[in-house]
Amino acid sequence: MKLRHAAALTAEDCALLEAVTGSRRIAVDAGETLVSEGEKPVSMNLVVDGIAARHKDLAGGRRSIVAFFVPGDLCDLNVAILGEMDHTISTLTPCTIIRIADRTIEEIKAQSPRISRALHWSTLVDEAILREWLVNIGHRSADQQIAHLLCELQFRLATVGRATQTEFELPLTQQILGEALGMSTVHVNRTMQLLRNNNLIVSSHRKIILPDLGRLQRFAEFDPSYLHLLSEEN
Amino acid sequence: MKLRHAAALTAEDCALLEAVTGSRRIAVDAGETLVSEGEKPVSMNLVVDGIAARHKDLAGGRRSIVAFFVPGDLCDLNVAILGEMDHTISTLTPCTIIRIADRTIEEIKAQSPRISRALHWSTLVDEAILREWLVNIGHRSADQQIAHLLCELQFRLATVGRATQTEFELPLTQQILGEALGMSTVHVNRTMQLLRNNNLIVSSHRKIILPDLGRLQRFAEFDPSYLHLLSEEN
DNA sequence: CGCTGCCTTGACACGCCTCAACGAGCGTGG
DNA sequence: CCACGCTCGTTGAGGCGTGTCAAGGCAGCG
Repeated sequence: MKLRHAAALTAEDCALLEAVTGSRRIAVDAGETLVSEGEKPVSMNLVVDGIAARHKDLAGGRRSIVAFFVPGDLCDLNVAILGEMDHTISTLTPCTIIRIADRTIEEIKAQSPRISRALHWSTLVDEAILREWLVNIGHRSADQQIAHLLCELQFRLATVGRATQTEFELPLTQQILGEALGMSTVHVNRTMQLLRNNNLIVSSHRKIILPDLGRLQRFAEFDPSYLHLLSEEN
Repeated sequence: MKLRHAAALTAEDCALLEAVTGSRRIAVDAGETLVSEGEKPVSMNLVVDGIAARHKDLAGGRRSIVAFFVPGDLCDLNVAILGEMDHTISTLTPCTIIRIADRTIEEIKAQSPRISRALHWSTLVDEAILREWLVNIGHRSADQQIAHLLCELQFRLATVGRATQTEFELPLTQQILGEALGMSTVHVNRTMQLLRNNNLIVSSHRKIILPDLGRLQRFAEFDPSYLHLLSEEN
C-alpha cells in the first residue's frame, strides 16, 4: 500500500493498514458498478489492481468520466459526509478491490493522526487533479490534452510501481479516453495518430511507450507539482 | 455566516464563528491576488462580499478559472496540508474579505466537532462542484454550459441571500465567464445573445434576470443535488 | 470631452463531431 | 479447425461549432 506519500508513517501505522488491507480482496469484472449515484454507501473501495472511474451519466446515454482510479487509490473516501453520492463509480477493466467499512476507517483515523492526515491529503490531491483536468479540458488543444493525461497517468502509475520512465500498461479504450476528455472516439483516434507520427508516443495493444518522456511533458505543459507527490520521489 | 448548511450548529458554535468573523474585514480591489501559486500560506480567506476566483495561469497569458467564490465561501481551506499552492486566488470584483489564521481554524475545529465536520463538508462540496464543472465543460454545448453556470450561481447565491428565483447581480465580464468555461469572449457573447433571444435570460448591466428559472434549469440539465445543500432549503 | 473597458458584429479558417463503413484481433461454438 | 460475432481501432466525407482577427459602438469616468 504505497499510497502513503503524504507523511512519514510509523511502523505501527503500516501494520494497522496491513491489517485492514490484507484480506477481503474482491475480483470484479470490467464494466461493473461499484457505487451508484444516489446511494448512501457505508463502505469504500480501494483499488488494488485494474482501473476504475468516477463518472456521471448524462442524457442521451453519454457518460462523463471525471476521475480515474489506479492501483492504490481510494475511490470514495468521505462520501459519507456528503450524504448521497452525486456520481457513480465503476470498473473500466477487470479489477481487484478491497472493501473497507466506514467504521473501520473511523477507527483507524482515531488510532493514528498520521494516517488521518494522510487520508485527508489524499482527498485534497484528488481535488487538485480535478482542477488540473478542468484546465486541461478547457484550455488545451486535443493533442496536448491526451498527452497531458498520459503524462499524469505515467506519473501516478510510477508512484505505485506500475510505470517506468519509458512505458506503462494502459488498458483503456479510446472511447473511455474520449469520455474523460470530452471528445469523440474518432477524434481521440486521429489525435493519437498525430502524437505517434510526432514520435511523442508509441502505442501497441494496451501498452504505451514513451520514447522521450521529457519532450512529451514539455509538449503537454505537464507540471507534476499539482499531484503533490514530489516530496519523496522524482 | 450562513455558509453552514452542513450540520445543525449549536448556539455556541455560532458564537464561536461570530467571534472570528466579526472583525478584521479587509477591502480589496478587483483583480488583486490573494494567494499566489507556489506560496505556502498560513491563513485563509473568507469572502464576505464580491466574487473571487481560483485560477491557474498558463503559457500565452491565458488564465483558466477553476472555481468562483461567492460571499460565504472559504477560499483556501486545507491548503496547509498540501504544502505549496498549485494555483492562485484572486478577486474578480472589489471584495471585502476576512483573513483567518490557520491556527485559529485548528482551535475552532478542536473546540467544536460540528464545525470541524461542517468545514470538511465544505471542502467536499467544492470538489463536487469541480466535478460538475468538468461535466459541463466536457460534455455540454456552449449555450447549456453558460446556462448551467448561471443556474449554479443563482443557486449558490440564493443560499446566502444574494439571489432570488428571478434575478441576481452578476458583476462578471464575459471574458471572465470565458476563462471559466474555456471559450472565447466572442463566443460567450454570441451564446448569451442566443439565450436572450430564447428568453431564457434577460441581462442588463450586471444584473441577470431569469424569466423562468425552471425552464433554464431544464435547458441546462441542471440538477442541484451536486451542491448538497438541499437538506435545509428548497 | 476624450479615454478606457466592455459588449457587439462580421468574415474567415479550422478543429472537432457525426455518420458510416471497413479491418484486425480474439473468444466462442459448431 | 474454421466460421462467426464481438469489440476496438481506423478511415473517409461533409457540416457545424468555435477560435481568431479586426473593427465599431456604447457607457462610465476622470
